[in-house]
Amino acid sequence: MEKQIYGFYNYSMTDIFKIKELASTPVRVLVYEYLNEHQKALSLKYIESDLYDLDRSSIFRTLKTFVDHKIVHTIHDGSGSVKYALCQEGCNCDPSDLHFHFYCTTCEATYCLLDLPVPSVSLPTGFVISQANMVLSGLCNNCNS
Amino acid sequence: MEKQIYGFYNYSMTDIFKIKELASTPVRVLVYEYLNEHQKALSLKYIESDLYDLDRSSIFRTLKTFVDHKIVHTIHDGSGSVKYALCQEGCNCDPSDLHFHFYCTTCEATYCLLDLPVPSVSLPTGFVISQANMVLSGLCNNCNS
DNA sequence: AAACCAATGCAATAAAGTTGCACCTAACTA
DNA sequence: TAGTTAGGTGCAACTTTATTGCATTGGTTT
Ligand SMILES: [Mn+2]
Ligand SMILES: [Mn+2]
Ligand SMILES: [Zn+2]
Ligand SMILES: [Zn+2]
Repeated sequence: MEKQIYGFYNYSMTDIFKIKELASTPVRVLVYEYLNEHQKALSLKYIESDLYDLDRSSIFRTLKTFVDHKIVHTIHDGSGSVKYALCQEGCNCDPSDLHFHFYCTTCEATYCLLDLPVPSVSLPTGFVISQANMVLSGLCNNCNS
Repeated sequence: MEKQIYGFYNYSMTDIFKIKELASTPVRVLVYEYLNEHQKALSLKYIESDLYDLDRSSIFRTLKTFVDHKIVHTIHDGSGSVKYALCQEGCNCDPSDLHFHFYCTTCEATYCLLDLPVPSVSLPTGFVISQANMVLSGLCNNCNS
């Protein structure tokens, strides 16, 4: 149980919290495990509806904390609500760590396209990049038939 | 006046409305000219604050109509509000027509990087792309000094 | 045990987006 | 031309999402 392998990481959840210098708390454990089970980018509303015994603001602040500690990254897919997904091992949330996402306009799922890294682009003079939000949208494989 | 060259187009605004099969109305004219003057992606709130004699919902519906008629495209830059920018001549709002954007986290301006087209990526089997929202963020040339 | 501090739940609020409806206006019809 | 119609606009209400204040809880430190 304690040594179970979690998500994208070769570490247990407990180890990850230690590495990211974050106290392990009931809400954090539940939210982390929930994200880990789904392996997709999920909205606060979606998480809240499943973890209904937790308060929305607690989940919200937990996600914010996860973002601050680079345990999850956010995706703005145009659906109207922010999606959250677990980072991969070694992710520092720099553009070079990030990847494209795919938003299905039918089932509204948002996927991390882990094997599609953000390309390094040459920006106009004076522009300095620190973040990236790459979203393709259309039909996912489940909805395309 | 009537023959003035507007924005990205080699056509007058009146011509564009005809091409896009859209009636020319007072609000549409003002919103179009406003977007055209700024050559940037702007939020509803921002437009509203300048065109203060127009109603928010009228501007909102006008922008929606412009999007439907492919006169403007939307950008979700993570700022919390949708940005709108004029399309270029010949734009059909397909991914191949679209380009990267840059959101400055300091001045909150969103730029169309017209010379950075969306690359064609190979998606997993079964995924069909229809839209793209590419946003880099950081410091713009004005704020970087 | 007392003090402390972060986490949590609850409730209120802010911010953005959206809609119903009445009125207006300009184009069309008779 | 007068009447009719359809779409555009303004106003106000409302929905959804995001965010914050504050009191309470619960574990850790002194
Ligand atoms: Mn991702
Ligand atoms: Mn653009
Ligand atoms: Zn789908
Ligand atoms: Zn700037």
